[in-house]
Amino acid sequence: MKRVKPKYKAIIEAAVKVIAENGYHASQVSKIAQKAGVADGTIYLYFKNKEDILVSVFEEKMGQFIEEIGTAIHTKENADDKLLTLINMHFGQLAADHSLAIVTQLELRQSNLTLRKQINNVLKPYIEIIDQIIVEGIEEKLFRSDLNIPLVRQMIFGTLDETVTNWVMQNQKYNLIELAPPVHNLITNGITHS
Amino acid sequence: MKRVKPKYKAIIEAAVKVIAENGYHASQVSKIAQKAGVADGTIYLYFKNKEDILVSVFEEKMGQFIEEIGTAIHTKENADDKLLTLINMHFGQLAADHSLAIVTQLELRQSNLTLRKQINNVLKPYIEIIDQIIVEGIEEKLFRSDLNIPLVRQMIFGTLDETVTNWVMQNQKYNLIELAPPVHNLITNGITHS
Amino acid sequence: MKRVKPKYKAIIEAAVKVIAENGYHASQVSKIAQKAGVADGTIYLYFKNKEDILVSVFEEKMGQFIEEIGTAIHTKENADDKLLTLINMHFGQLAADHSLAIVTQLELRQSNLTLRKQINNVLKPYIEIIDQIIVEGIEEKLFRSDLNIPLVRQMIFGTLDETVTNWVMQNQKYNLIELAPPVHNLITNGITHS
Amino acid sequence: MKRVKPKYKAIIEAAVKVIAENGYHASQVSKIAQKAGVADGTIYLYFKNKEDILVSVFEEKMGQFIEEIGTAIHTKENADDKLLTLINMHFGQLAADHSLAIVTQLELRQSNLTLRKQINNVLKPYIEIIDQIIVEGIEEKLFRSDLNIPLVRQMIFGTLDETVTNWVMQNQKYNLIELAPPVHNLITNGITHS
DNA sequence: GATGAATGAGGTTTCATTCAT
DNA sequence: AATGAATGAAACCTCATTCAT
Repeated sequence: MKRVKPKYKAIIEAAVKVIAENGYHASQVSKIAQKAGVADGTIYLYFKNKEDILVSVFEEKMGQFIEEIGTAIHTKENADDKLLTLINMHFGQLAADHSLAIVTQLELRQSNLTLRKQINNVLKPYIEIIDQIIVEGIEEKLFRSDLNIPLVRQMIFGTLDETVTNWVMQNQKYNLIELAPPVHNLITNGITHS
Repeated sequence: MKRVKPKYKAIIEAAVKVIAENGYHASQVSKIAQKAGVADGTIYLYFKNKEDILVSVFEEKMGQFIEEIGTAIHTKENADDKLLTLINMHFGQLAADHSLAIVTQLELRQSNLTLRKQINNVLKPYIEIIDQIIVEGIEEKLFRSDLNIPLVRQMIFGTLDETVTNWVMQNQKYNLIELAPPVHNLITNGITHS
Repeated sequence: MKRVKPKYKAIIEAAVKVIAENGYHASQVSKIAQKAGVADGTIYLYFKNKEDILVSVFEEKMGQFIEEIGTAIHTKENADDKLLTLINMHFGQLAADHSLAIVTQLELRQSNLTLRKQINNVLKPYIEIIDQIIVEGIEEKLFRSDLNIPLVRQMIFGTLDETVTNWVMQNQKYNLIELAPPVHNLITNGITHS
Repeated sequence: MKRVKPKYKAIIEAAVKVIAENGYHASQVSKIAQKAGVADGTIYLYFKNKEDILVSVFEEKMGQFIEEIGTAIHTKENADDKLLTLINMHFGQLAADHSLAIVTQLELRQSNLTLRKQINNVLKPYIEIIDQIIVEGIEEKLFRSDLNIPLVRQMIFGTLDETVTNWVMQNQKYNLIELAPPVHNLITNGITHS
């Protein structure tokens, strides 16, 4: 409904840009309004308050992010392929949108706990996708049957997240996508000599 | 050295408690001063500004944290033992000090980028310890020789960090230390059926 | 006349209800519009601005209030009867319409001076009625000939107003109308032992 | 305690002047601070919030106002003298401080209900003084024994208040104090021919 | 060294009013 | 006549930092 209104979209896009350019704490509502080409008050026709803008940014962007990943792995035949695809998509989408990468990896983490918990909620479907891959891998006997699923999920997510954050903090000066295969290899085979 | 002055220590300890109790954004300088039993102005005799308090908190606490880990792995004979010890120490120290765990995993991350970069600096010796273990493991032919060291380090750190953060966000309701062996196993062997 | 248009009346009635229910400062134009079942913009087809709504509320309601009093005293033979009737009507009409009592005694007084002066204008006919009764009473030799008419009028109006305001602020928990005879007695005879 | 601090007094005095000059709604905290010669933030060292300034203004000024009246009537021998003295003092003090008269009669009444109720609390001692005079007058057989005390008090207060308000709204262009004797006469003897 | 009273910049949100449809 | 989406001005309060004592 409200998602199709052009001003809603414009404000979301403006917020991402303003936060990426100015940093979380210097992103005043008036700055977002100006970038979106609307009056300050117009923001409040579409969002309850400033926090609602930020949650919505995350919902919109991560919703799409997760959906793309879900669609991509859908076509893959086995858990291992799916995992590689997920890593490729995770890195690929953030590498393709530098502003978004800065916002999700650095800026939005400066928010207070309330907001962070709402953000975690948005990530739940992603968690479920990862868990699903792990379960499937076990069923296919590709992955070990003794895996502690939440722990594996935390390893996978923690590794991807830390890898992307490092890349962003080093000003994205190397190719993130190329890291997908070695990361996948690490996760599947570990670091030990076989 | 300013470090031996009793008020310096008192302010550091007060800051940890205040942040753990009230959260990052509700931790005003005056609250820290009160908890430390000094006047607001006295803070500025020992610290350049508020950010300097927080960096110092991290330096003091993480300095000790890293030192303990360094000492512990020093006695271990091979890279694999060292890695397991590092994980045990990482989890063990944070599990032993709940306030510190909350402050490092949740609260201090709400700080701005400048502070976060300084915090990263404090972590450099930890990074080097991890890197050293990896190099050693390769030399000992325990770990694969084709490892991309920064990537492996990001996997290790990302996994540990994500695991601890999850534990804190779930109110530390399970035993973190027990997770050290399976986490170590995941890192070394990966998730694939051997 | 704009007064016969149904939406004009609807907006006036909505305003009284909204102010009585929400208080003066929480009575936004949009709330009045909603209660009246019209669009916000429609308000401005019938009223110059928000102040004009409030003045009109007072004009309509107090106009009728004053008219009723005027009619009632018209049939009375002497000034003393007229005064008692006026008090009875003053108390009676406000006791009969609780919303109106709240609005006139409490809420509309929170308005700014400009509005209050316009409201005073609306009260002029009431002032004249009171003055007329006093003059008549003097002519009839019922009232003393040395009376300072504006002062007497202020005593009468001040007494009635304060009495009603007290009754409203105590949540109208006693019978206001019963106070008419003793108030009349006080005004006519004073407090001194005769 | 805090009442002797010079800045506290300065802020109170500044608030009266600013409200009298600019009106209640145009009296921003920054304007009061400027007139008091302090920084905006200093206000909040002495007052909880803006409302607290206004309540304190009333407390300070009316506290003194009431105290002066109490002292003055203390020396009078009978209730009638006391009543005349009360009226003289009531009119006299407001006539002597035009800013205060504007603030109490016009501006402070624009405040919201919460504040108005706190203001009413401050007036309680005044109510009690009036009631005490009435009781005394009855005991001395100067006043009638059938008086409804709250009603008489409302008549007295309502009459005085309305008289002062009229005087303020007509820009204080006549002598208010001269009205004390005729007002006293009206209250004691009523308007009827004896 | 220690104090703590004083400073003052900075930003979210509301709501009366307009005007294109 | 009627709508309602859009406007944008305006102000309270917090809190890191200073400096006279």
